[in-house]
Amino acid sequence: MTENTQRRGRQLPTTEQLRIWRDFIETAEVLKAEISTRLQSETSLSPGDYVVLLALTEAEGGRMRSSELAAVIGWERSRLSHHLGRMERRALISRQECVSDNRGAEIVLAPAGAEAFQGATVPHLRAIREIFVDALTPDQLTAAGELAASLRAHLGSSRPR
Amino acid sequence: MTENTQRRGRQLPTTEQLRIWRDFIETAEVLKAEISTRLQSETSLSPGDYVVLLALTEAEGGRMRSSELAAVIGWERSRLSHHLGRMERRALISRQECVSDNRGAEIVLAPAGAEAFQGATVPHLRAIREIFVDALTPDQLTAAGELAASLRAHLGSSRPR
DNA sequence: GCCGACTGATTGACGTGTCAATCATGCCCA
DNA sequence: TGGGCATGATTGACACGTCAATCAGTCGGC
Repeated sequence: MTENTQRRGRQLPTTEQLRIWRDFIETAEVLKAEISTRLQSETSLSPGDYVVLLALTEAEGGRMRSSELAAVIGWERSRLSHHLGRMERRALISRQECVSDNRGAEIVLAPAGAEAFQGATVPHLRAIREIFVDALTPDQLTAAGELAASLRAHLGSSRPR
Repeated sequence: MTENTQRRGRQLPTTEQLRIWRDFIETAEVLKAEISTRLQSETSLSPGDYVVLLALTEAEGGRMRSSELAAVIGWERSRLSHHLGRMERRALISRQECVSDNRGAEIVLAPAGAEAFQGATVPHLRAIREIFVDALTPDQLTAAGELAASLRAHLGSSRPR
């Protein structure tokens, strides 16, 4: 265990590194769950709903092609399709046929969706501040951003998409 | 909660803080998904399976009361129950009635489960090193641990369990 | 014009997670 | 001692995610 030098294929994580990994990933999960619970109870929107509604709100005319929406928010198309199905049932959005391409669907922000989004944005931002921003010093916040960037960069380089 | 906190509490996060939050939480999700995919493809175990099998492996006699198992790994009981149902179908574990308390169930590590766990531990650790430890400098790794601790502490104080 | 490949989007099957309800057993005490 | 509450565990309903299959419409080349 003390032979910490790099040998051929390199070594497995130490106990301490493993502990940090677990703390890190579990904390992120807890945060996500907490945001999700708060959002849900205060506004009846899930984080997924929020992301979709945000993109639609910022889109020209409150409407967007399904595949474009998927690209903007970085979701797989089938995931989006399932989610839109659930949102459509709740009348948050509606689907319309696309004139320029009969295969395509246009996703339209519905009145109920616009209203729910309006009501959700302040609670959402407040929750982020309370459970994330307020918990960290400015230095830690910066470090968090750099951490995320490093992890993404490394992931991208080792597993090219 | 001090009065100072309460006053500052009226402010919403800045754009930059929001960006960091999103980067942070999305990166954690991507990492989790990546670990999950690798583990699944190399060993046919999910992270959840791994956690359960780890706890059972370390338990006296490879068996544990269901509620104790839930406490050890920090899961809700219903979540565990659902998961054990799926694992039992795959013969990774089995359930036995508990002699000392007829309400209780004892979860027993099955041979297939022990074997799968053995085969999974090195790939699992390697994946953690590759996508997490190797991506960060020693300082960043330390910072990650402190970040997680701060976030947990803050969450615990504002939302006491 | 027509076939075959490509593309946009949906679907079904299934694993995973939460919440609330249920069920049986254990335990306390009036 | 028996009624009632606490406890251990499971279940059902539903939201969310991934993967593979499907389906319909577009487009290029012959």
